[in-house]
Amino acid sequence: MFLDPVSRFRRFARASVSEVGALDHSFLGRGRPLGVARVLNAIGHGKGDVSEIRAYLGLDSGLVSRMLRGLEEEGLVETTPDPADGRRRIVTLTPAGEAEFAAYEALSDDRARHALARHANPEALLAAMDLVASAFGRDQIALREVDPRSDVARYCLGEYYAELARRFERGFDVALSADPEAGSMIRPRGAFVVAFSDDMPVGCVGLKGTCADYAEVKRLWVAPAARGLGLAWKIMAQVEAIARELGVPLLRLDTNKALPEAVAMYRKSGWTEIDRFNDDPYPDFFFEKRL
Amino acid sequence: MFLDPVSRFRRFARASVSEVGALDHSFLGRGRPLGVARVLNAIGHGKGDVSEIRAYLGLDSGLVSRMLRGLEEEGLVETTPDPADGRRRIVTLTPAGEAEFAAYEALSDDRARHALARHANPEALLAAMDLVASAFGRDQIALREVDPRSDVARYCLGEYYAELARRFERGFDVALSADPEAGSMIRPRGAFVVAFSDDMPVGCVGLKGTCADYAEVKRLWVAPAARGLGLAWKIMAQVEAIARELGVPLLRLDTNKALPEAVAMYRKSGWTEIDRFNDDPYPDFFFEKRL
DNA sequence: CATGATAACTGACTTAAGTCAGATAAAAAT
DNA sequence: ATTTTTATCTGACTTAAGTCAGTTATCATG
Repeated sequence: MFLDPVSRFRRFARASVSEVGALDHSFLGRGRPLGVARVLNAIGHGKGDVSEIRAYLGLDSGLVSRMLRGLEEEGLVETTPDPADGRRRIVTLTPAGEAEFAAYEALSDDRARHALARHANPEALLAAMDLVASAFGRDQIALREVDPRSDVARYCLGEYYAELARRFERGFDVALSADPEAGSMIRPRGAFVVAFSDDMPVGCVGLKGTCADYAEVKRLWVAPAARGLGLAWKIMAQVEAIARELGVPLLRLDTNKALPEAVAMYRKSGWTEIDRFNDDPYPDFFFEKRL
Repeated sequence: MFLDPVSRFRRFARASVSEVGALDHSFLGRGRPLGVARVLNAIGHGKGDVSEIRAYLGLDSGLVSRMLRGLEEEGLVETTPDPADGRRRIVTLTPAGEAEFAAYEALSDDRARHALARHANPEALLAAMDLVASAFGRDQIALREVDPRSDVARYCLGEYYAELARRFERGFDVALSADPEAGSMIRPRGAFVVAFSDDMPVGCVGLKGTCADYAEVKRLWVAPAARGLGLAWKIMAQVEAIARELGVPLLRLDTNKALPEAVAMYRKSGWTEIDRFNDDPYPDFFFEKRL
């Protein structure tokens, strides 16, 4: 039938192949084989030495070597031995190489802009693309600790608050809630973890240490694009590991009945429901977990 | 920034490239170069003669010829002259070729099933994929007249009714509405048009001819995945063209205030609002357009 | 029926991409 | 201090993919 899941998936694959193939083809317009263009782009995107390029593009060592010699002859890249390890070679773009890389970037950017401009609702298209990209890249999602006052952290918290405002019956106002002061979410008292999928933040959680008895898990958020991938479990496992590392004996958290997925997950992952332990106006449920 | 539209688009492109590349790679497992495998697949998907294959895959005539000779030697395909045009050659799969094609299909299907099975909400992932695929394939959307009693037509109408039920304040019950009898949406009295994107139905409209004075436009629907592509305009232009062809002097339609995009589109495309011309309980607005 | 156009084919070629077996030099392990 | 491992490079090769000029048979058209 025209609607079974496999057909729909494969329709998507076909459409993407031709779109992606068209991008490759546009790269050929700069008179350089695709393989060489890809190496140049890898360097431009910060792949700093030969083995990194090789790993990133999955190419044979000899092949990369030869392509680098070619780019050197064109005057686009320079290689110098790594001072820390004389076997390795560090590859950098010359000014001419930067210009060439910028030209390739411009091609990709134009293509993206053009495709988006044709759609009457680009935000809907981008949301769909985010979802697909997150699903494809699910195994590459990386958790990193960041400063809770950094731009990424503030972005995640903003999205989290906006989601609460949408889902809580009477909305959500950060000022009324116990806003974790940033200092309590920085080591050694606590931590703030952000999940990145290919540099895009797709989730976060805060570990707030305020007293010796316990620490609190706050601001668990998963971007709509990354839901269904088990990311919340992964983030929670990480925050528990950090808490153990910091010597926290007990974790507590509160949550709201408007977030049933979260409540269900806590119940299923070893948290036990307890009595109210704060006077925050929003939460309906309170949990703790001994480490 | 990590969130500007171009970065998001390109993140999607990167993720799709590796996913699509992995599919190509899995094809290599059957000991045949990718180009040859693609030719075999083209034949399996109904590309019946050499020029069709060539056009579909965008390949050189000599190259396709050679690959076909190879497949013939393997005993996977047979070519016979086209009885209607002796220059053309018709290519068919032998039983062994069918088996080989099925094996490739199974690889793609497995891959799709596997990717979908990993997601906790496959329907959300598929909806996103449908949206992206429709946007990429927007220029290939084809309008075809079908029998309003056919499976595709019934599918479209079902989706249309479900959408009305969601959007109308008091729901929607087909039985209460003037359900166009199929006969009035078949030539010469009327027509039923379905929009296909790569074999998936993404929109429809009915032209219902019941009297000599005018015909009615009914059941205009665009799938959520295909919204933002200007498809409604295209469908309406087509239905008007068909009406002219049938010698209809005047078109009428009714619509509901819960569908403001539709109302806005009618106003912007030459329709004039008129008084109620039927006693259907649902519509709030009535339009006509002289041809 | 002569002429030109078209579809498929063949042979001779080029380029891109990848593989593989050493060579070399530096680092790490014993 | 010697051996082993690792990172990169070179040269010699293979395969895949594509290009192009020219051939043959058939079709379409005046």
